[in-house]
Amino acid sequence: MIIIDYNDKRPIYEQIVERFQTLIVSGVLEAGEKMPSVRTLAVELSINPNTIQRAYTELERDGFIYAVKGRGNFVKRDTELFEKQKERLLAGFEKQIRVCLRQGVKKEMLFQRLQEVVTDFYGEVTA
Amino acid sequence: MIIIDYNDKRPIYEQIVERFQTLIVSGVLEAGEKMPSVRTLAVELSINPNTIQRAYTELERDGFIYAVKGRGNFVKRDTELFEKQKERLLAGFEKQIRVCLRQGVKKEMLFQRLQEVVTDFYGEVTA
Amino acid sequence: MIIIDYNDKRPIYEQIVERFQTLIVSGVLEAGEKMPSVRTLAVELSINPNTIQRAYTELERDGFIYAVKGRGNFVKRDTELFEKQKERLLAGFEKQIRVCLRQGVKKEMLFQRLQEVVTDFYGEVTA
Amino acid sequence: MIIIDYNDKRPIYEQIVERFQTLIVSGVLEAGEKMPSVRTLAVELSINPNTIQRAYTELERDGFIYAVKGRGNFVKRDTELFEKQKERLLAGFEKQIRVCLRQGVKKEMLFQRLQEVVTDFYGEVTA
DNA sequence: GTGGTCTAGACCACG
DNA sequence: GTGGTCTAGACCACC
Repeated sequence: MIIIDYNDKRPIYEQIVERFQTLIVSGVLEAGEKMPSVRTLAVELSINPNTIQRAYTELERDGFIYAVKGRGNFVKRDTELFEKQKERLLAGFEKQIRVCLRQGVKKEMLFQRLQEVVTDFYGEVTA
Repeated sequence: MIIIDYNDKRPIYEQIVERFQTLIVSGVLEAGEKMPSVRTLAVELSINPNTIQRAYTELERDGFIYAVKGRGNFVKRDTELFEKQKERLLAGFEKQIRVCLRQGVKKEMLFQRLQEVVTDFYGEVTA
Repeated sequence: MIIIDYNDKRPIYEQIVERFQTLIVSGVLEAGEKMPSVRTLAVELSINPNTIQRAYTELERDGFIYAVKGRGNFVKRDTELFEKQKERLLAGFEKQIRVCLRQGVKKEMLFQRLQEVVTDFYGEVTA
Repeated sequence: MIIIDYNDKRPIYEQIVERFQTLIVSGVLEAGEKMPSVRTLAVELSINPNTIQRAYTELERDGFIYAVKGRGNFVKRDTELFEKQKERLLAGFEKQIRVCLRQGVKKEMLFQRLQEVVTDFYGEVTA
């Protein structure tokens, strides 16, 4: 369910956070569902429990999960939060657009690529 | 000409690299033009000369400038290179799109935001 | 009668202890009255009997209830104890005030908020 | 400048966070001022650098400081943030009031204690 | 020298 | 068994 890319420059815990966000927001993990335990997941991914712990702490701080001592971590489903999350992603998207424009990428090119990725994505999903 | 944002998470040398790339690709810095000397710029920005050096090394590695021993660094203008650079940026753009889509952002939203940023950008520039 | 808030950071047994203290001090549970049995309550709240046991042990230690072997736990009504309990709460109250003041909260603000909460509380109760 | 209370039930990193918040909000640490380095402070308090690191990470996340790689952590001064912080503290204050009221503490008592603590506090400060 | 990440291993509180 | 905290020691990127 979780894949770590060691070529990715980003820290491991951040990759885990993003992956779980995707799983939760997309509904693969449902509200109230139990997250894999810190230790279990650590063994499964063969990384240190502390790293998982850190990822979970971050997810909890951002309101995606909640922890119950002695029982585990559980998925929270907060649609309002999901909107905030999307807004955050769109901010990153807009930033990226500006970088492209500043460096002389034509706007037609941006629209074309966006169209391509979108159709490709829905192709994948529908398939 | 160069502004450093200390609140920006990215390393300083990277900010400098990106800024010069923009200046060169957009034509503000013309082919053959002399870059500010490492020391001068270091003093001007009151940062460590090593940091400037690193930025210049990176710019040279990527083909944006070339160094002449004892004389300084000069702007190269290599249109083929610029295309590669744009392709790199577009790859980042596409990646960002996919992240948004995976986390449930609607495609209409992406098109709308792109349109907004583009018009805003050309508004700024024309002004 | 007892509600557990899994979003609350505090341990479950502590929530139970506090809830029973409120019920006893406020007189909802009267002196001599039998407490729900450990097992019954555990089933009712669908939590581990150990957790209830721990709460009861704590309540007994603090003098709110007493256990009779083979018969169950019973409410004690010890007005002197209640005063001690209130003093404990007031200590927490004062500590919180000091934290606010240290971080620059104006004293007028504290009085205002206290007034608001008090009126709100009696409003609720009277209703 | 920082004191750790090992009798305090709260984790060390949290104590450090709160202490620095006080120092920053109260203006003892001024905007732009450099925070003690992670390692230095760790040695000074004879605790593990990781613990300091965690405290600093939290302070940065909450907007009280910002980190510049290779240079250190610096105080940010964001008055808007300070208001949020005060609001957080007042929420804790109100919660405490409700707990007291629920357990039968008289409202007059609360007003009296608040008055006492306030005068005591300003006495300390003015002295 | 600075901060940031990660591992390894330990201890505690909770259920 | 669960999460939460802490220590010790290491490595990396940055300045």
